[in-house]
Amino acid sequence: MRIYLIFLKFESIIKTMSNSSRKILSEHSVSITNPRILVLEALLEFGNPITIDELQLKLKDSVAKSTLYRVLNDLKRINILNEFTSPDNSTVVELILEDHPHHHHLFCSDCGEVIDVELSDEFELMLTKEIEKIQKNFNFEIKDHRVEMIGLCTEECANCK
Amino acid sequence: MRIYLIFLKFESIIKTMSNSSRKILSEHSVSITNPRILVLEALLEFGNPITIDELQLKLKDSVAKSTLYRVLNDLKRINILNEFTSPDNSTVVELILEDHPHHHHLFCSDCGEVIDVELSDEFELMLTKEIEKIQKNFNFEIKDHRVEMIGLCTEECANCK
DNA sequence: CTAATAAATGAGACTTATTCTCATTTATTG
DNA sequence: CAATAAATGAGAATAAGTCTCATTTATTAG
Repeated sequence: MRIYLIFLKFESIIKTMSNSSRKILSEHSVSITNPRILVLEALLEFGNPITIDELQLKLKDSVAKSTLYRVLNDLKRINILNEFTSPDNSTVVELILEDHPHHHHLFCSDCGEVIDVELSDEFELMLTKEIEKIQKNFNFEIKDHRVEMIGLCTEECANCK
Repeated sequence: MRIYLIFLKFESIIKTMSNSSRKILSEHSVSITNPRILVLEALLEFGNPITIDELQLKLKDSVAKSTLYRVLNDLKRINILNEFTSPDNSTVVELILEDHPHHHHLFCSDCGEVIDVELSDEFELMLTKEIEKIQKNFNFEIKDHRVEMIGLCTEECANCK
């Protein structure tokens, strides 16, 4: 009985993710197809930024490699996917959801994990001021910034030796 | 006469770069070879961070592709070369010279130029404090950080359309 | 200064991530 | 439900970076 309830809960999470995937696609007037739903579901389920390698593993049996890349490009085009390169040179993607505030990234150079971190408002304010100075000094128009922190996720990580 | 003097000056700059290249190599007990000198000279001459593509162009007729990559790996190994990925996904390298202080990068998303920028001491201090907080919250040991600024080098750039 | 040896190089084959092609399948719309 | 445009899968093509191996170069002992 308990197991069954857990299963129901699990099923409903899956259904919810499938629904949000469909919603995301239709909101951006992108046609709703199976590979797109599967990719979005995988990204929603994982929650954190994920390397394309890992994503490919998760979807190996359901989405062709070429389609995966195409879908990722579709999501970038409609501005709901952020792509960047980790310090160990793997390509990492993450969904940009409406409720996802401005944030930065923390990389474990051992296991490759990528974690979203928000920095304090005071810090962001100060960075904005620095950026204004730089803009003037270098005659540059700065549109975006990133703070990357690289280190080791010291404790009890199953993937770090 | 004037031209000749200019030539002499130019020649002496080249000689200086060759000398510093040799010095750099011997200081790190790396054997002094022609490709290594040529790569170091190119990096010293360019001065700014440079994409591997551009570097390859500059050295096309003097250093084999495989050797270029090998030399870059050698320089990374002795910790005098910093490698990172620009927002448009090209690999960028830059020499880390002794007199080169801690700095960050400004990227032009139009022409691809990469510029070194130093941020204020107050800013770096505040970032250090933020990082301490993050370390505690996430049980992470942060070893390094990067601030990347992305924008457009608005004025009179020959390479931007 | 030279010979012996270890290390580095060049050329091109190989690998891997990403994009492209094209025949087939699927979604959308009327 | 049929027509049409768009998306997909499979695998070929491309490009960045690494590897192999025969040849060349740097280093060092004598």
